[in-house]
Amino acid sequence: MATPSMEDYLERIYKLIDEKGYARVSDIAEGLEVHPSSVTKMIQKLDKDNYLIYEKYRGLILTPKGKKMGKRLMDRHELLENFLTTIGVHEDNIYKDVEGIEHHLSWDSITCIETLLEYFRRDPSRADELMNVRKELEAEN
Amino acid sequence: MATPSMEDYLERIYKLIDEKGYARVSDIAEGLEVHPSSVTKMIQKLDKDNYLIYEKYRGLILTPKGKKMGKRLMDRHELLENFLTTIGVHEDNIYKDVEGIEHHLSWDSITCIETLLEYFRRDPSRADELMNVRKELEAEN
DNA sequence: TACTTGGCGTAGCCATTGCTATATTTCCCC
DNA sequence: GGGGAAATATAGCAATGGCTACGCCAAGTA
Ligand SMILES: [Mn+2]
Ligand SMILES: [Mn+2]
Ligand SMILES: [Mn+2]
Ligand SMILES: [Mn+2]
Repeated sequence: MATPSMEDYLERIYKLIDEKGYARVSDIAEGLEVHPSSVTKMIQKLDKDNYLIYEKYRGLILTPKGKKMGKRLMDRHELLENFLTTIGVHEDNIYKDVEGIEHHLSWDSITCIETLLEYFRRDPSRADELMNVRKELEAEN
Repeated sequence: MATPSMEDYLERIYKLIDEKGYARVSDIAEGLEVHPSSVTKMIQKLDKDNYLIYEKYRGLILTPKGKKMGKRLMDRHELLENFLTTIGVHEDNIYKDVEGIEHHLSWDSITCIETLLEYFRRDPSRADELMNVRKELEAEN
């Protein structure tokens, strides 16, 4: 089982490869706001656990296991960002909150949040009504 | 700033005192599924950080700071359980998921989830419609 | 081809939070 | 009041995941 930190690295690596074609230690470090030495250490662990194949100083590629997991993690992250956006959380808080909670939700919960999002997508007036509730609650104080 | 673990202990202690009038090491340990020695250690840290006043072998009381925080933590936990219940997450998953995510949501997000819950409470047919979306999505597979 | 330099790797440290093993205290019962 | 069990405390270890300091590699330039 992957730890939260391992998930963060895998997600980042998947995204970098997806967008730029490769994932370098320094890019991973910058994205996760950690030092390069921390990245090296974690990459070695992810290699040991067969999420990727790593060649010192040269580069890395994701194994099928790593690709599958990486994609799931990226999708999960995006779903949760959409969710928080939909219920009206301020932009500035979204990324940090998602970074934290994404590792702690069962796939059951993820599916239910997906459904909730679809519920609001199918009829945009529902989101309007939600914002009305918000305004009423704010007016009470 | 309290760590996730510190929050778990504080929440538990607050709840025990709220329900039984006192919080003993063994009760805290049982509730959090950790060993008593871990509880002793954490209580000493919470004392040092002025969340509670601890007398070895005798007992503890929450400071005003600890009470205020404890109540907020308990309320937050309950809110999140209600939220997952409302969107249809299976009972068996709720406690564990909440235990994980509760420490990683900004108060902005918490407020928005509160609003969402109020939205569903005000018109129960909304929850019915959510369940209809769920059934439709399930039928697609 | 040799030097330089930026990127990367390693070693060793620290904080956190759990554990086990063992010591100490308290409390209850005789 | 004393003995023993249950509760609690302490010591020391381990895993995780950061960090700093420093050493190494290799791509590019002179
Ligand atoms: Mn994350
Ligand atoms: Mn993420
Ligand atoms: Mn928790
Ligand atoms: Mn909780």
